[in-house]
Amino acid sequence: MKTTLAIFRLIVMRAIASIYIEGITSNIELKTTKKEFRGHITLVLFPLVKIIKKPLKQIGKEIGEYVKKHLIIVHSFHLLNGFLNFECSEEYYFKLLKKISKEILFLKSSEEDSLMIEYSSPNTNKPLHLGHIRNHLLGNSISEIFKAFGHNVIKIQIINDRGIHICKSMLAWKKFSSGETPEITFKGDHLIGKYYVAFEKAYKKEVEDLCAKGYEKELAEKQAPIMQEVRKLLLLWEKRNVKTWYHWRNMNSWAYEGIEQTYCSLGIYFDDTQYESKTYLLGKSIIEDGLKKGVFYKKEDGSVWVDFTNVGLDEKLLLRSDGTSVYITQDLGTAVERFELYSIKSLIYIVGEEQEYHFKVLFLILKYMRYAWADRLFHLSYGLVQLLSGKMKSREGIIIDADNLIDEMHKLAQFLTYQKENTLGIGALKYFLLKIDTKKRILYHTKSSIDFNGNTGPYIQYTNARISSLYRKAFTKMYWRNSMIRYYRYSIIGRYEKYLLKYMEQYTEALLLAKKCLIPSIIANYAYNLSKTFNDFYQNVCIINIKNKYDFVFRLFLSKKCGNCLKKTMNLLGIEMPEYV
RNA sequence: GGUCGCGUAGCUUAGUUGGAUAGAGCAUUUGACUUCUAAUCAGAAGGGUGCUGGUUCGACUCCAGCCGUGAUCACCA
Repeated sequence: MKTTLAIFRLIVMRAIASIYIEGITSNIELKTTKKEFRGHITLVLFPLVKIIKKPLKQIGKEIGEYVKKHLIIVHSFHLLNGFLNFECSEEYYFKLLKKISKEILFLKSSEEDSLMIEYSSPNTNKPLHLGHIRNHLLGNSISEIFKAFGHNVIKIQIINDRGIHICKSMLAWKKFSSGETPEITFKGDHLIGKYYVAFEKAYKKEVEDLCAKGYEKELAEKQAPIMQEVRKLLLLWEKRNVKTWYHWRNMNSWAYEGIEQTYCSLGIYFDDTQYESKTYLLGKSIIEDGLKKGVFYKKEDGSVWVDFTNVGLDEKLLLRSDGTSVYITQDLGTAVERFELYSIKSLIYIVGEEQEYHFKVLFLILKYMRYAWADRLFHLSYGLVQLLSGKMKSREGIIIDADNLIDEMHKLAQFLTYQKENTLGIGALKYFLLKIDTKKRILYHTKSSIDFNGNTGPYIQYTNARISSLYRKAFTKMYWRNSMIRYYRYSIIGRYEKYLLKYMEQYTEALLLAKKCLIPSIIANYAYNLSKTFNDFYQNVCIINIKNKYDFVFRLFLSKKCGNCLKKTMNLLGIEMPEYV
């Protein structure tokens, strides 16, 4: 079924061909009429004046008349400031409502390609914070958007469970904890985070002491006893020392449990999980392959590099002189492995903007290596979440902790309502993070809490609860029966109903744009504007407290579909919509 | 210094193939709950889009140059 815009495009093309010249396609600018003007579809006439070379008013009148004559859904047209606005008939709106409920809200799932989306890379040495939440929500939402179009999406996370930072909290726990283990009141990830901070504190003190003894800062940082000790621990780990691994596994299990709980309260899950401890050695064979192909080169000390100076980038190290791998080595290996193991067509990485350069280089290397899928790799980069004081610093404990924030939102929501479920608090938090354009950074003001009024998640949730309430009440009305739905076409449609229908019609467009640009905020804004349009209608038009049964049925049916639409869009953001508020 | 983002009312922001009077929310202010959930609605006040040029019938949007701001350019991850 064609969209209204497509139908108009066709008829306008015919009009121009029949009245003026044939073959005009690119200068036909059609759009949905803005709310402040009368009409449903608008044709912008300026681009046509140039080609047709006749007065604007004449063109408008002639095209308008042709369209009105040949398109039955057009009721009238009028010309304003070079814009030709078409108004549609009542019959059209009845059909539109039917089309929305049967087609538009159910996207045709013609897309079947599989794709993988990587998001959330938690470290097992600290709890999650607000920055992670942004990552989770973006990843989850992008996944849901692709699913809505019928794609098979594999959500994957890779856990950073090894390395010097993990050893730091392990060592600090050994030294300072006297055997403390996670209790019900103190989550495992928080416990580990506490010792990570303790390590950094102790380390800082040692460095200061050494500096006081006359050491240069750089030397002091290397010589600090605790740092030397943690290096030894890392070596032990790499040699798979039994005791170290036992300790490592044990502490990681605390972290997993804690992180899992946070995921759960956010409604985040994954189809698959990778562990860096298992993938960190991948990629070395690719380096050899690249050397053979002459894409990489070896320096005298044995280190391997790739030279991108000819494309405006730098030289990049791929393998250390001692033969050990770096970050990008494993990423090369992981990417190749993913395309080998899963039958995916493309891969999207949801990672902060600070790694843009990394991914640029990564993708370029894979392209030079002639992997067929190299041009179907995407990095969705997003702006950092910052505090007024600057970046969050895990090692100093200056973070907005995810669990605390979720808890705070819950309390705030409970203060305002009496709901036990945390749908409103979580909804407010999720919407707060998702409504902002992906590439913009978010400044989090610790003093002002996240809003529940205006352009917020709860506003939209509230709108839906109102709609649910209408529907519940409708059944208590004497004359309401489900079979009455067919009467809706005898209603008289007012301007509020038309606004609503017009906006609902744009559902597919909003989703397509969000998918194309990988920007969930487009969906968030759509949901908000739809809510606003509905509330406008709700406050100005009686829906069920009316005598006319035709209007009653039409307005109720319209409200219901609007609720469906709201639910669908908000679910794409991972936000639940309660029936009661 | 090079590269890549961002800069729209006091604050948070929308404006995605260039198109009508730059659209919202918060805060400020006036009004609306014996009527379908007032976390709502109606209204007022508050921007001319960082600056300067250019292209165009038309620029927040494109181009150039500045200014401010952030990220990045490790044998760290």
